[in-house]
Amino acid sequence: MTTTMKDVARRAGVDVSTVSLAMNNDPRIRMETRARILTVATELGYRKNLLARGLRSGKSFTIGAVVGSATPFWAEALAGAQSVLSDHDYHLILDYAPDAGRREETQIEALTAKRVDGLLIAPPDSEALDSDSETLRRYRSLKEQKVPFVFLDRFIPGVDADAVAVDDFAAACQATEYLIAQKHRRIAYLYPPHRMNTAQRDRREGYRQTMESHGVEPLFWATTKPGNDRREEAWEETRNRLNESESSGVTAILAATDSMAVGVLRALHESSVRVPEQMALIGCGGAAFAEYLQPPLSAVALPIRELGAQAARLLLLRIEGDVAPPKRVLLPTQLIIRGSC
Amino acid sequence: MTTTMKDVARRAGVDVSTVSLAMNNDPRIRMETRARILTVATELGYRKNLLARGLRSGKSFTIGAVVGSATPFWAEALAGAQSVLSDHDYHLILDYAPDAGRREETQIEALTAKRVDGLLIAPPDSEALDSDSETLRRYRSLKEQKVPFVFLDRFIPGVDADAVAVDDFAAACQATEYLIAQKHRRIAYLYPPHRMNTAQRDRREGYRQTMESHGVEPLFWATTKPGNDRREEAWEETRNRLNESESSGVTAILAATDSMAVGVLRALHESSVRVPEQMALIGCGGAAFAEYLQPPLSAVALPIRELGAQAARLLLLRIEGDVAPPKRVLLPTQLIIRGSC
DNA sequence: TTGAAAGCGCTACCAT
DNA sequence: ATGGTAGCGCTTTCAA
Repeated sequence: MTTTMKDVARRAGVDVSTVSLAMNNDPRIRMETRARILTVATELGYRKNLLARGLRSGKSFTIGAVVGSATPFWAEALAGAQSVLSDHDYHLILDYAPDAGRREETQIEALTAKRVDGLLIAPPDSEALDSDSETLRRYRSLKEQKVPFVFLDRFIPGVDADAVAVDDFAAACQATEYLIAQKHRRIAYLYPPHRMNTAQRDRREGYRQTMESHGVEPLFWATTKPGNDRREEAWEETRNRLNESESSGVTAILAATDSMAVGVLRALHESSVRVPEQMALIGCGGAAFAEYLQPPLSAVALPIRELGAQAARLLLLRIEGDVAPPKRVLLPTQLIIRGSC
Repeated sequence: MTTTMKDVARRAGVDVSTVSLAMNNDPRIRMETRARILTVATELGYRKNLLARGLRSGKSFTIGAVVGSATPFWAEALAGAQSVLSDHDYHLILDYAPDAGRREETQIEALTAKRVDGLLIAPPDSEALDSDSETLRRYRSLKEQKVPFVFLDRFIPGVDADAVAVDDFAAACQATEYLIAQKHRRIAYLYPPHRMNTAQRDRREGYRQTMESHGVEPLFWATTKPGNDRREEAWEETRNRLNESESSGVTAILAATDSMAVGVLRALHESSVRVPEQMALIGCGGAAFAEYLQPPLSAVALPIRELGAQAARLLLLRIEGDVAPPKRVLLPTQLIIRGSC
């Protein structure tokens, strides 16, 4: 058996309620008494039971996080969230949600069963979230059950909830503006058309609007074949495009993600297209390795860590009872010019 | 108020104990009765309370994970663990443990207070873990409290516990053997000497022994200045080494990590040293982007996902009561030759 | 096959 | 300033 408050109480010659108060630093307990209780507790190796506390107080000090996969992106975002949460004595329960292999008792339900105090959710990438979809219904049900949650980096149009996202629209604008200012006209936008989320859509839209506002025609390079990863898709697509006559005259490529830019770089290198002389390139993301590519990759850096941190802060506010209407926070991005353009 | 078993019981005209049994698919309950209970439960929107169950049954179905930081490495390892755990209805509580900012009530203690059923632990990098260190004491205390735990990728020499690690020794051997077979003789090993863990030590040792067994003298390139990250350290160090007369004649570099290889590549490029013609290069890790570097980076691939998965399996066994003496599992690595050597 | 009752370890209310 | 006590929602004997 593990030691309980009862054991401590008996040994210290006080009541369990006194032990409880002492443990929580309640000012009503005399310093002297508390000291004695604390001593006894250490002697007995007492460890408080947060399950019991949670059951009794209706608060678990645990947050559930549901993200798609274990990418560096999410790792960093969750690290940002965790650093904020741990400052407030909350823990993070992780739940990767690969689209395939969905179980009967779904992940969110399992998390709420553990009585998490709130959820951080990155909705799955999907264009086809019809209004009666399973996913949608689940988010709505969360709202009804009054479980606080915040969308991470993307959101579901039909669900009115807090969301923290990188300003993807502005990110694409910044990059496009820069390329145009550099006198580029034929600027291609390389992106993955399948399973697009709001983030990807915003980027594409930022590119499109910026191009059009300058009277330049957008040039969309949507990847055609899904590959093993974004790098591979971008690599293949770029190779194909370089051989098309339609692509002649393209002097700059804006890639929807850092990973894609890496694939582009490889294709360009293999075709002996010099960067930046013959082709300028900008990525999106701000991955640390970008600086170390050949040439160093220019990119729009996204404040990923801050994304998680802000979402956590917003969630904590909700948990503390904030009832303001749902917020949608957009985090500013930063264009970092390196050797690739 | 949330709906409880009591509510369901009343509405279904049965006792709570019956509801409990029905919910857990106990064969003693008649199919018909269970069906009715389940219907009522859905009607009422009943959600089981895992805190209560945990308190009562002494099992939380939650595993704590303590790792150093949010690197892609750990993200992938934890994804591997999570996929195994979720198959067994366990959840993972995440806890990054940056060496700095250690709190009074330390992370492991907080996790055990939540009554996790076990722990996955990546001990901090440190050569100076004297036998009476705080960390060491904590692991010993875990053993005493009979909290099952498994070390991830590294371990503490003084603590006899389960550990799953990549075979770092063999990894370095493979790479070194290959370079020697390619007729390289002056092969430098670039590594970070500070805060070394068992993984890093094993790699260095694998390199050393392989070199010596072939009668070739090891050439250690320990980084001198700590930089912002491994890439930067490696970059700087390589630059300096290339200018030293002592380094003349070096024809191959084995980098302790993929990140370091990236830094090396940059330094070589800037010094116009051609890879692999003038300098061969191999990294350690198997990061996905390695293939996309210029030239594509040869590397020893480490089964990181499997690392997490195996650790999770081992931990589950312990939780189920396995009392065999502590195991130390080593996962095989694979040398992948690409353009850099 | 189902019901009754005890209790997991804690908090919070009401006494004293 | 401290003690007594009633649950939080569930599982788990033991009875019926």
